[in-house]
Amino acid sequence: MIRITLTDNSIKSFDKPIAVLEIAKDISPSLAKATLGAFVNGIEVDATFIINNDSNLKIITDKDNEGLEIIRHSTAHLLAQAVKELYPTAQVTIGPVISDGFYYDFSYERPFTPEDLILIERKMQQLVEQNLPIKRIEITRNKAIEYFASIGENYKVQIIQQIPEDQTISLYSQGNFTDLCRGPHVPSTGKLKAFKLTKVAGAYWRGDSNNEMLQRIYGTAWRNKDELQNYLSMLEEAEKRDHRKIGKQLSLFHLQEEAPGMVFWHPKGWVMWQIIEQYMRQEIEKDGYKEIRTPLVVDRSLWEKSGHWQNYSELMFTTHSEKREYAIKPMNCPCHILVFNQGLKSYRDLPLRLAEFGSCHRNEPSGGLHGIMRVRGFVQDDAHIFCTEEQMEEEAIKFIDLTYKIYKKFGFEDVILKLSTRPAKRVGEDHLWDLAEEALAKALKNKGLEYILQPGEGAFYGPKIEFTLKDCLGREWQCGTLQLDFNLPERLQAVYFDKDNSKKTPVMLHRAALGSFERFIGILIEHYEGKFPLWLAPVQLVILNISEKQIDYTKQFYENLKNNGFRCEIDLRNDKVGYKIREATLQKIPYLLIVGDKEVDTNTITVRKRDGSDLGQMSEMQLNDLLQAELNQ
RNA sequence: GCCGGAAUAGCUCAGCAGGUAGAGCAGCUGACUUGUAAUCAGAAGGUCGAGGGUUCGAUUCCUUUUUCCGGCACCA
Repeated sequence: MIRITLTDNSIKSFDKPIAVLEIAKDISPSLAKATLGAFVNGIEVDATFIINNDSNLKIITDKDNEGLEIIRHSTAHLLAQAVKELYPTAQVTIGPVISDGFYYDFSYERPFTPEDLILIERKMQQLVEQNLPIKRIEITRNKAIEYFASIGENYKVQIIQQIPEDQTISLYSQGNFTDLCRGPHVPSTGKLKAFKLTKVAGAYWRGDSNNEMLQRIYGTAWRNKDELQNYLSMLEEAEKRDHRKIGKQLSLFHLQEEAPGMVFWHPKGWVMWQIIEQYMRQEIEKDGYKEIRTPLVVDRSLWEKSGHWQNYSELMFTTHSEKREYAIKPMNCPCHILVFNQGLKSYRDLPLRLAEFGSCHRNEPSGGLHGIMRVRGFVQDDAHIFCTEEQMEEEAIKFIDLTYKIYKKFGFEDVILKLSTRPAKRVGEDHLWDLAEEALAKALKNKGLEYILQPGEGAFYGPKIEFTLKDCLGREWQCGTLQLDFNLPERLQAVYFDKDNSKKTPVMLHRAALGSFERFIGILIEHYEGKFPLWLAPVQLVILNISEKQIDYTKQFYENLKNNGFRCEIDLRNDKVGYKIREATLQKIPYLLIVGDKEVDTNTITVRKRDGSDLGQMSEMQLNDLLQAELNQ
């Protein structure tokens, strides 16, 4: 007798070993139909898995996240099967689930084209219609290697050779196609109803750029057609928020061939920049930072001392003059240490927080550039905190607080935190690493923040916390950073005198909240879809006359608003008001002020918001109050 | 940097089989004096990213190159 305990704690008994799917049938035919897999005693298995002993059972359907993952993983296999049928000489490699879908990497004699994608997708549909059963087989390593070697799947052979000896090797077969896989998978191809291949791209085998480049096909898969459609519509919507597109539409900035990866800021974009910079300046001053300014072009000897010349040279722009070689600074830290080193420093001077809106240039690989998010010339809201080992944690907490406050002001509540710890290649004593990693972890825990631990991902000179925001397409961009540095202060001989008059090397914290102005503004554009809050909007108000008769009144009103400190534009063009409203709305200006005879007679203006809502007529005073209230929120 | 794709008027885009280019919007000129997301008319605007080649002839085909786009790698 086998007793199966279900999730509601009810127990079903069977007199012989039984498959999950049979149990589901026993519960209800509709459940059986929806069954994609199961957890048996907490272990994820196929629907065809046969239970031999008393067990706990949780059936996975497409309602569960695991169910969706199974669908996506099985769709990746379906893709591989279709590719093998259409292009038998292609070799399969790996095909994992990713957010919203899956990909599969193939080795093939030529890249796949968008036309191939159409054919492959059609073939996938056919295989779905055939509703092929998907079967699991467990075999020995040697047999598996023998099998894949015999059909020329060399990558699979490599993969199996790296699976630990004690792990069972499982294969999944559907039709003529057999793939190495841990599973689980849907019981048959007919369960895959809503998928679409999205793009082809090159990708390195095992993610190493020294290896062969494979052909990667990306796809998305969902529970049903509606979900798929929603996802595709969401992508379309997201595209409209693209900062490159909006930046052009609102004339905030442009990029051009003559200066790849460097931004030409237009008047409106630069207004935003200045607003942000001034806000940041005000915030860091409150937090005890001292703002400084250091040179952009610095002699090679400094970069040799700092180690950048040896380790970072590919990324540095260099120049020379009168037999001397210079580098355009890729970062501000060495210069900040030079400022620290001026005059003697006492422990009483610490923590010393030196801040700079520092213009940096890095010769990033051409393929990595992306709009204003990843550029070669950028300005960091940079600062370096020189402190003692004991002060690290408190400074970390202070910075986390500051960063969250700033993000909140800009409307970001959703921040991904990552803590990266010591890599294999590193400098600094282990006890210092212990101390530093603990300081950062404690700071995060102290604030009650969730974070992703990235072991071994720290810089060679110290651990770090990264603050990551997402763009409209779900791509993650690191903005803020907090890095401890045990290396540079020592290399550049930064010292302070401690209580006992001994010379000590300070710990240095690199930190930036926005990261770079360029990236942060890019994210702001996408976050707000160009509809910036009043305090950030480059143009806050536009005042429109209806006909020539109101020109004088309109001009006067405009002057008054400007004198009151509002960023206001005036549109006196001889066009219909509907036309002017359309244009101002497309420019996403928060408030449109309309002046006709009615307003002139009553000494008012009519206020319309960019969302189309009509706030009616109001006096200049009323408008002022309304705007001030919004700015003070 | 690697794989693939793209580059045509200020902007968004046509131009699918080689015969030196089209539209809409914007801009300009004129008319209209307008009440909440596009008034009408007219003229004008491009060595089709750059270099080289094939051809009687290249925006179109080939090649080199630059930049951009999608991934990958990178992001001490």
